[in-house]
Order: sequence, then C-alpha cells, then structure tokens
Amino acid sequence: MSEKHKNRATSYDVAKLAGVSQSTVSRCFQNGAPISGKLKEKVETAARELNYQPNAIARGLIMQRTGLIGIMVSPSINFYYPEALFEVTERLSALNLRSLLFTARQREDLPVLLDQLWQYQVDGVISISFLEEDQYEWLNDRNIPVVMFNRFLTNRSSNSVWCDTEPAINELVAHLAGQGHEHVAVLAGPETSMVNLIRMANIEKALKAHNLKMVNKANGDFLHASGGPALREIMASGTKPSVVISTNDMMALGAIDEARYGLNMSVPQDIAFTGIDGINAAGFSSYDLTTIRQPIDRMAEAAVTMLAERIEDPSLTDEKRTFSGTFITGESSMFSAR
Amino acid sequence: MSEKHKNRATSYDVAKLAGVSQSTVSRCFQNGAPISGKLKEKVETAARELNYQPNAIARGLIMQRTGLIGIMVSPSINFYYPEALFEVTERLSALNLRSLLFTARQREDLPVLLDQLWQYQVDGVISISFLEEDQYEWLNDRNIPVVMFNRFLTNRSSNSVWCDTEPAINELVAHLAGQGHEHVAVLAGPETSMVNLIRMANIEKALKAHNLKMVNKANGDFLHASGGPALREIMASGTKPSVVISTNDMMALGAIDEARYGLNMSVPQDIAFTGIDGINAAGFSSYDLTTIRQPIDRMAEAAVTMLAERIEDPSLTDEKRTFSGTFITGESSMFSAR
DNA sequence: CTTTAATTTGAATGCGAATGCAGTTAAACT
DNA sequence: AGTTTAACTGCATTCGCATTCAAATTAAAG
Repeated sequence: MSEKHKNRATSYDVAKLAGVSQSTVSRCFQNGAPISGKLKEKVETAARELNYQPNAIARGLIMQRTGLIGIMVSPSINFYYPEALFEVTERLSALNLRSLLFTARQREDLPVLLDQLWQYQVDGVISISFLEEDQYEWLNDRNIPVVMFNRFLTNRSSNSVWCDTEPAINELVAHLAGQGHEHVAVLAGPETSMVNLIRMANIEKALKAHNLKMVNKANGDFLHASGGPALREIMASGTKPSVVISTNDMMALGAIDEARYGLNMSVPQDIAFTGIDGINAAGFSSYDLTTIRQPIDRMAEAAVTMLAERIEDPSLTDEKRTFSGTFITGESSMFSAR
Repeated sequence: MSEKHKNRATSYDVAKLAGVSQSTVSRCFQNGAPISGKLKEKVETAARELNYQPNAIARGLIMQRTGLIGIMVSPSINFYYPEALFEVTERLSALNLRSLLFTARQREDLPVLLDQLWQYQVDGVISISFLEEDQYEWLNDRNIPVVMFNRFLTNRSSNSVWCDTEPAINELVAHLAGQGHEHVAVLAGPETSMVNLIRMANIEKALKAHNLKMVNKANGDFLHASGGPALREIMASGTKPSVVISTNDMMALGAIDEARYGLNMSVPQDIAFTGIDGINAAGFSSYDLTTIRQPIDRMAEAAVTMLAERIEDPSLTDEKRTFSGTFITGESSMFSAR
C-alpha cells in the first residue's frame, strides 16, 4: 500500500507472483472470461500486493477500443455549457467511459481538434459545441460515432439530442399576450447559429399567431456581455418595447442588468424580459427569469445512451431525439407587477 | 479525403505506399528525428492520401507517456469550477496535453476515480477538487505528478497553486470599516473545507485589526442555494449586521437574492454583502458584488507549467505558487448608497 | 475405471508506433 | 582518390494486454 514502485506492475509481474500465466491474469480482469475461483483468488491477492491495475492504454491498443469519448465544448462564458458538460461526463462515467475534453472557441479550431480526437482513438464523440456537416462526415468516414448535443444537421441525418422549444415558445408568447404586452423586441443570437435561427423562427411564428408585433430586433453573441449593448440598440430607435424576448438566457441576464443599472428601468415594470435555456442562474431571484428550461439531465442521458449504443453496434442508423422545453414563468415578465 | 476507410491506416500502410520502412514513417511524425527532406515529403504525401495520423494510444504505450492529464473537478454548481476547468484545459491544449475529465461529488468518489487515473496512465493530475493527503501520497507513490489548484496540503509539501486572499481581505475589511460598518456577520462555507477555514481565519484577523465585531455567523456549502438559508439564520438572532462577508461568491449571490426577495431588504442600503473568488456572475450589475478576484488565468497558467515541468523532470521537488487576490469594489458594499 | 465432454490454462501472436543498433549513403577533409 | 565523419535508413525488438489454439486438467457420463 505504501510501498514505492519504481516501475508499475504489469500482468507478467502479477502472473509470476501468483504462479500462473499472464493469460490467466488478463482473464481475471474481464468479466466473462473462463477462470476457476481458486486461481482468480490467487491472482487477485497478487494483484493487490503489487498494486496492479490493468493498463488501459495497452488494453485500448489491443482491443481497438479505448473507452475514451471526445467531448467538444465551447469554453465560453455561457453557463449552459458547463452544465451540459458535467451532466454528460457523469453519465459517461457510469458506463465506464471517460471524457476527453476539447475546447473550441471558433469554428476554425475544429480541424486541429478533430485530428486530436482521431489520434486518440476515441470511441465516440459528443459535441456540445458547433459542428458542421463537413466535420460530421469527417467523423463518419472514420467510423467514429457522434452525437450532437442541442444541435443537429439540416441537410442530412445526424445523431442528435435536441430540445424543441416551439411549443414552449408558443406558451411563452401566449403568456406575454395574456399579460397585455403589445410591443415586443427580440434579442437574437448570432445569425450563424442554427439554434438562434430556429428559435427566431419559432418566435416570429408565435408572435404572428398571437398578433403581437416585433417592433425591434438586435443581435448579440449569446453571452452576457452582449445583452446590454443589444438592449441599448433596441431602445435607441423605433417604438419602445414593453418586453424583450431573448433567444437565450445569458443575453437576457445581460440585458436585464443593463436595463436596471444602465437605463435605470425597473424590471418587469418598465420592461419585461424572457430567455430560453433555463440555466441555473436564470432562476436566481435577482433575475427570476421567465424562460424555457431544457431538460439537460434527460438530454445528457439520451446523448450518452445513443452514443453507447452506436459504439456497440455501428450499423445503427442516425437518430434524433427531441425533448420539449418547459415554460417557466418568473417575475421578469409579470405584467401584473406594473 | 472523402474516401471511406474500413480500417484506419497504420504507419506500415503509409510505409508501403511511400516505399520506405515503418521506422521512417515514424520519424516523420516526430520533430527532432533525423530524416531527409526527400523522404519526408514522400511520406507526407502518402500519409495525406491515407488519412494517416499516428495512433496516440500505441505511441503512449511505447513511449510511456500518454499526453493525458487527469483533471479532477467538482461537478457542483459553483461557477468557479468551470471557469478554472476551461482555463486549465486550454492551456494544457497549448502544450499538446489533453484533459481527461473526472468529476467527484464527494470525497468517497476519489478512490475509484484515482484507480481510473492510474489505469489510464495519465502523465499528471490537476486537482480542482478536494484531494487529501492520502490521495496525494497515493499519486506520489506512483510517480504521477499532481498540482492542486486553489488548494494545498497542510501537513506536507505539495505542488499547488494558491490564491492568498489575506491582504485583499484586509483591504476589504478596511473598506467596510471605512464605510462605517460596525456589525459584521460572516457567511462561512463548510467547516471541512480548508479554503473556508483559511478565509475565515483571515477574516477574523482582519476584523480584529479594524475593531469590527463579528455579530453572527452561519455556515453554508459554498453553493448559491445555501446562501439564502444561511442569511435567514444570521438575521434570526442577535444583533443585526449591516454587512455580510461571505467566504465565497456563490453564497453571497444566494444571500443577496434572499435579502432582496425573501426579506425585502435593499442591497446595500439595508444590508451590504461581500464575496470572495471573483467569479464571472459576481460582476453582473444586478449583483455588482464587492469581492476578491482570483487571477484564475494566471493560476491556470502556473498550474499547467508546474505540471509540465514535473512531467519533464520528476525529480523536481514540490512547489507552491501563491498569487494574491485583487480586491474589487462593487455596489454591493457601498455605504454611501445609504 | 474408462471414455467423452466440458472447463481451464498457457504458449504464442499481434495491436501500432518508437528506438537502439547496424548498415548505407552522402559530405567533408587530407 | 582515399579516408574520415556525418547524416540517414531499415531491421528487429519492445511497450502491456487480449485472444486464438492447442494442451492439460477436471467433471460428467457410461
């Protein structure tokens, strides 16, 4: 236990100590292998004595399976990512799979990053970051199963776990209409983001359905810091909105901060806000944001399960699992507060 | 490029195509290896054609170095962790090292987790989570260098990157005294947390130095959700404080939320708050928390550098690098706002 | 107490790349 | 040109474990 080990013990060392062959030692550390109880015990004693643990790298080489899952995630300060990351990692761990973490700031980082994944022989990939069709194909060509988290491809099938926010956005807009809001502004994310485009489309459709007018619109970058400037842009021209619908929570928080402390407005009395994602911080009372919560835990579970299935059986075809978001009302949009 | 590969190309495949030996191919993919320009080019062409990338697993086996760094982190909703995690990962990546992510909820998870690290032959470990002396020794016995992030061991030396908050806490308390605060309450973290104990000691010392009285104290668990209940506890008995010093930001945010929306108090007019850590969210205007910022970026840089050095040269002795925190004033503690 | 079947076990091989050593070629001196 | 030196290249081996195949042991059946 407290013995120093210059060189770590190998299965041969254990075999010698236990008086058996290396094959036997190897078989001791797999579940279905044929081995007698007597020898197994002897080997286990020896292994314990030598502090032996099978070398996952060597095993990976021979088995053609490393147990490594590449996780691609944006290192950005969008609180959504770490939440998803931890959920995914914990569930992978339960299946005895490890997260090899890769952070990508921009799309340009991806090629290098994919090469790394490829070099490390990952058994699969979960992308919580951007991933384009090209890259998906790239991984596909190499028989590396991929599951996209909160993303999917539009021009081809893909394994993905998606949160459909359309019904909840409808509820949200209905709620706003019910609260008597008439002039709506939209705080959108980057035009290049599929998530943003879909949410925008949902929002526009719902507004039309409820006869609400989008009086203004500005784009941010999904981060807190962009919420304030975008709000200023919205307030600078045209009809003043009574509510701002943001396409994600982070920007909504930034906008609320700016409204209160930059523009000296009361939220929701002077201006109401809503977000989408349901990140932890959105629930903090100082924001109490009306939002649409993604069931991140179930999405993570689904992503990990789908990936594991495809590692087991690579012939499985692409699958898209869609969860629906839950509309959450917070004070941030309460007209009655006026 | 778009070719399907049933079996991925090995260095032998490349060698055959390029008409050279496997050794030559191997040498092409290392920097200091002797190889003529002519052959190198031929090999590279062949490699490109076959989509060849060296197998990091096989390389890890023969080189006795995997390029994998185990990262231990709490999956908790303390925003400090993801910030540190991403900083560390990006810097590792710059050194061509990968993060193998392990999440530990409780101390009991550690033994299993360490076995995993050991199996995967990580070159080193960075712990952003709890890690006791036992575990440190365990890794030490196995010659796996460890760097502790924002932690250190008290009974023995350790590689660690630490943020000394004492001077900044002094500044903070001086600031509070200067603002005219007299009754101070402390919102402490778990008694088992070394970070908490140290900060508590610093706080008590600083209070004494400035003749301020700690009128009350309550313990939370460093998470947002515990801030509210702890604040209620503080307000329930004894002299009411005019300011609450929290030993970390997350709890301070929770306490502010509770003060405002549970106890209907104004911050900082009725009660002021301060935190420690300087997480991103503390800077959001709705909180604008007076706090002590850890230089996470420089700490991450230091941690990664220290680890890399120890991987290179295992004979290096333990080192502790201490950075000082920066006192940041926010509105949350401004007496003048009264 | 055989004979046959079932179960274990061990020897040998291979996963894919790095490297010491010996052999080869090219460059640099006399 | 002859010799020394430097720069490459390839062969063979190695890393640690899983697995095939045949040998050996044990159990079951006759």
